[in-house]
Amino acid sequence: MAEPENPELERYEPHEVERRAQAFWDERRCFRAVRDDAREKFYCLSMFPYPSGRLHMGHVRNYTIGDVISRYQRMLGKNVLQPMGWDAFGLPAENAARAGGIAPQEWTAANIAQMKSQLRRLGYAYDWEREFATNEPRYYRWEQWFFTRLFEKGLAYRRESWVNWDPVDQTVLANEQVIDGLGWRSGARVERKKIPQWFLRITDYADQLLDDLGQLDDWPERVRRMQRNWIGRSRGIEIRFDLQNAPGGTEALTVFTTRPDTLMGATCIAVAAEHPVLEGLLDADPALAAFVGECRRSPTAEAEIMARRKQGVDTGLRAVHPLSGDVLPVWCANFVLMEYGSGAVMSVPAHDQRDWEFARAYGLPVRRVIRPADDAAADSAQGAFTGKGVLCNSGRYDGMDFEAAFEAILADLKAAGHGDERVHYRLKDWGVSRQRYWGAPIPALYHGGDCRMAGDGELPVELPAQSGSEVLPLAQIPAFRRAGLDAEGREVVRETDTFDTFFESSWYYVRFACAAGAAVPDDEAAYWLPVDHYVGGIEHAVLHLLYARFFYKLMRDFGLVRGDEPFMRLLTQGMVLKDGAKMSKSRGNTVDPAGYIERYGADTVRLFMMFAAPPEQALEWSDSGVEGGHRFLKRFWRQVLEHCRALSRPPARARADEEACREMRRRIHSAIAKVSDDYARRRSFNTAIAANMELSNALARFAARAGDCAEGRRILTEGYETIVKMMAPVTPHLMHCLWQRLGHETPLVDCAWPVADERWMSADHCEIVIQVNGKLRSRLRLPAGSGQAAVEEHARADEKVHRFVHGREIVKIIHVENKLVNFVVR
RNA sequence: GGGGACGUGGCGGAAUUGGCAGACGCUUUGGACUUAAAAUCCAAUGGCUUUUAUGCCGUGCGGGUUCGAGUCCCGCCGUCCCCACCA
Repeated sequence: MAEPENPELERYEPHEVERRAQAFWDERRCFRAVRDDAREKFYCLSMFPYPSGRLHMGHVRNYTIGDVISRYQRMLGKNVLQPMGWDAFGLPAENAARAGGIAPQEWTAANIAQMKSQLRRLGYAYDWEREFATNEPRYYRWEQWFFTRLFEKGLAYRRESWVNWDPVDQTVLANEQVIDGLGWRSGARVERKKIPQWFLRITDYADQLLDDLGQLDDWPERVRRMQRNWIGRSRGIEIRFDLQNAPGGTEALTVFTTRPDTLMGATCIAVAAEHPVLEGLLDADPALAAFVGECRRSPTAEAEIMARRKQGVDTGLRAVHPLSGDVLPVWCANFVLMEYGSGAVMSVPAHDQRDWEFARAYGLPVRRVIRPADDAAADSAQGAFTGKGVLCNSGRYDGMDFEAAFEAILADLKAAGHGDERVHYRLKDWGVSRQRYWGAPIPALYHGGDCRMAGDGELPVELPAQSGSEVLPLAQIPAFRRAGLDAEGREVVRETDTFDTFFESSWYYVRFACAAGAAVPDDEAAYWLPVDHYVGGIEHAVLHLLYARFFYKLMRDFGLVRGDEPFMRLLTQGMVLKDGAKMSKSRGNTVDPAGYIERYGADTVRLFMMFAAPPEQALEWSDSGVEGGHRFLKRFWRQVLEHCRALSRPPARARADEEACREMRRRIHSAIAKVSDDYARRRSFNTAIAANMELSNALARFAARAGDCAEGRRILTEGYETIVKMMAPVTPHLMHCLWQRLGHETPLVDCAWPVADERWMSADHCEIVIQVNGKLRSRLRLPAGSGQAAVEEHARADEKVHRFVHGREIVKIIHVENKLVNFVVR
């Protein structure tokens, strides 16, 4: 075909480019991960989404970061696994069902289809053959099986527990779902209720979860600290106070304290409203009963609690101080938590601010037993002195510091049989029961009063289908609940609670790593695990990441996986903001990715996401920033195509500008070194992209000035190919296409990452900064490696330097090779 | 109340081990091309100053260490995040 007379360069059409690249990858199943023991593996995982309906910008950012890392690691020659699936159980499906008359199954399936097509449009290098949704019985079957094994070992158990109960919705509410004492959906007054619930014994693993944080060097310090605080390990003493006038069988109250040094200042014992010692007293004491009732109605763990006044009622009980023999009153107080320690505390008003406020409100005595070590005045009338100091008014313990008093009092309590050392955790056992339909059924059955786990042959216990807006909890579906009669003629009923959805997300990364159809974690999982790089939101810093670590240790102890930790490296990406605030429906400041993908293509959206901010920082959405990214891609497309076309003409110059060529080569190889470091070590994708932009600008200038000779063209080809490879993880479609235009048969995804050649990186001349008293006065261009003497000589000869140095005494000269020289003058 | 992070032009951000502050991009202004516009390309873009200069000032504020500080130390101010009656 004849060349057009005035051949216009082909335009950059992102949709066409992206369609072709994706078809190419799909046809060759490029991203299917196949176990290969001969190759180093790399398992890169992004937190799988809840299928809410549409992809939002937070997803796009999360998954682009994961994809960039995956594609980069693949170019390093690793065998990469990057899977994707759906965290499909959860409340929104039930809400949507009630509101829209569509069954949770159908709603979820439709959302998955929609979001999957959006993910595919973005060109992520996922192994879709490993996809699953957690609501599929083939998925939750294994977690039900594992739960039965945990039960056998006593790691899963059932007990009565206090919950926030919504009497209208007939369900348990999480603390966050209680707003001003009312249910977030029903608006009904929330009650404290004690009901049987299933728990996992995560507290057995508290020490390991804490200690193994030390293995996680590649986790953000912030996340490790949050987990440490959440586990909240504290060492103290459990002290037994005998009761003088004990009702029923209760003879003593146990309190936990981390400050036994203040024991001689205890003037009262305070117990929580839920404390069992009160049970025998309520009938006879209407005032106490009323107070306890009031406390139980007001839910805990709201910020308002702090502002609440310290209140209490004297129970009439009297306790004996184990060391002094003093008789102390026992009060029921609204600030004592049943969930922590033993639900009872010793009250030391002089040295605990809460106790101080409480004592002040009720005129209880304040007894000072600690004075500040530096003898600063501490006024008990103004507030408690809560620091550590020296004991006083404490008999034989007077003069001791915290450490000495701790040990002495511990020894005395032990000798008297009234106390022992004890470690307490803020972390509580994980309650996994939810009175919800849309979750994985807990595989327990009850024969009369006896509980047993479903046998392996009875698994999975499948969630029964429900149609339309009729979404009942399992307890209200007799066909599910009633499981017939057993051999002894007892009625068998199923457990009707479902698992907390954190249960599914605690092990999904193991399922992704298993061979298709594997019953339990297998050899293939052993090959891929642990996850090498995990990417997700900071909002999961505690719960999900703690539960997943716990689950992995459980699986390890059952011989199902190897190693202590599931995620070797963690990256927590920042939020996507619009107008300085987090994008949210309620604020009405959301930006739908679909429109931008439609307008500019997936590569532009990916590029902007990675360029606008470092991955861990918040990212401010900016339409003109997106435009800027798109401009760069258009310019680069044209640059490469123009270069390709130029190659078909004879070079305009016969001789190369050697210095310009050498400098261009140096820039190319320095850029390779920088970008490689940015991807691998620093995870600083924004600066990696900036370096590529800089290089492309330099290549454009070089092409115009010195590039049109044989050597220059070789350098330009090398430069463009380098950028194509280094930008491939970020904008894979465009780079795939340009790589073909540059005449390559091997697809770009199978290319090796470029390697910086040291020989080209060293410049033969350096610009040396000349300072006088630390101020920049001049610059000199000198051969690299010039010694101090030579640099000094040239610097002194410099007219501007001379002006500032002349007539002054040079006290000192600082020389940093190839960088600067500083004359210190007086 | 406790713990943590951050604070750099008009904006997003860069400066990696204490060594040229403001890379890269956006914005804005001027110019080229065009009948015109868009697109594209070129140039300028921290502040001050009738010394327009490789001049002075400048990384939230005040001190300090150093030949040299955005970077390290001390004390404030501000913003954001996490936990929150945890005994």
